[in-house]
Amino acid sequence: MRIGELSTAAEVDVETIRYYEKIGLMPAPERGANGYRSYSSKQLAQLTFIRHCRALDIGLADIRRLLEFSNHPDASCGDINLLIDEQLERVRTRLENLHALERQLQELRACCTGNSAMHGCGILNELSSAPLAGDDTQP
Amino acid sequence: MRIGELSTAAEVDVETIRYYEKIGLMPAPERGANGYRSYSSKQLAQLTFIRHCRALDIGLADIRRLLEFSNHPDASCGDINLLIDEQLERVRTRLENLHALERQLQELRACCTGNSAMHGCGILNELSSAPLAGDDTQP
DNA sequence: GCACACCCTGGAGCAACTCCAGGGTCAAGC
DNA sequence: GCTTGACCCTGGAGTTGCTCCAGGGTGTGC
Repeated sequence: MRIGELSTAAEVDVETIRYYEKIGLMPAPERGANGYRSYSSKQLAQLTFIRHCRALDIGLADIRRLLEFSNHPDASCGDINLLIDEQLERVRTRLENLHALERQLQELRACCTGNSAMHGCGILNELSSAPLAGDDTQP
Repeated sequence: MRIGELSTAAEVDVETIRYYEKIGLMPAPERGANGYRSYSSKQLAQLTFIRHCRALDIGLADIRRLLEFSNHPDASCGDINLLIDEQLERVRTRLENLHALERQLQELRACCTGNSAMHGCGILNELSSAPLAGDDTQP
């Protein structure tokens, strides 16, 4: 399988596949006589695994760990649970921050009636002076 | 005011202030005889404005636009509303994606009972094979 | 006179790609 | 035989918004 076919099959961009190889997340594949990369179905499975992880916004470093885990099938899977739990925690923290952000933006949006000239714009005034209620987030 | 004082007053890191100057988001300040940057209270106000925008996760390019708007106080503020609305829309989209992500991670976490050896780990199996329900997000 | 906090510059590094220039390869169609 | 166009290759730069670092100068208190 050439890189374009792999790309289609795994739904991962060609450039991204080469990038994964460069950083060592995917092993370097065999090469044909013309220098083209040649992939096996095992590598397709691995790339699909990576895509599923990325869809869950798992970082490349953590994916690397997961791939190592799957090469030691006899170890306990407590570490995997931990990794997923940490990911879940990160996602929840971001959710909270984003909810706060949404509230603040709504509040800000309500400052402007929409037709005043800019020197009276409530939004600019608000951004210039006091922070909005609950402005203690790191989004 | 030297850069350290400005940093404390505006609650923005010294390195970040210099970065804002480098990319032209903050104007280059006056310099003392020793070459140290010297800031006015007007620049403190501007930096505070920028920090408030960043707390709302507004991008630097959009902040640049907002700063330009505030230099043309007689124009209509419809563009500002638009910018805030767009930001709100981005935040809401991200919220939706993150909610989907949370659901998927919870589902995934439930695949593992916590004590099986790794070759039977539901999480790895799940990540290897079919995508989880609703795996069509771009987080 | 010395320690230590503060300031300066220029450049590298982070995540996770994405894009580009400049070139090689291969199959189909004329 | 030749061209066209799709695909492949490499190495490097750009993206966003910082953050850190080396290697040096300045200022203040004891």
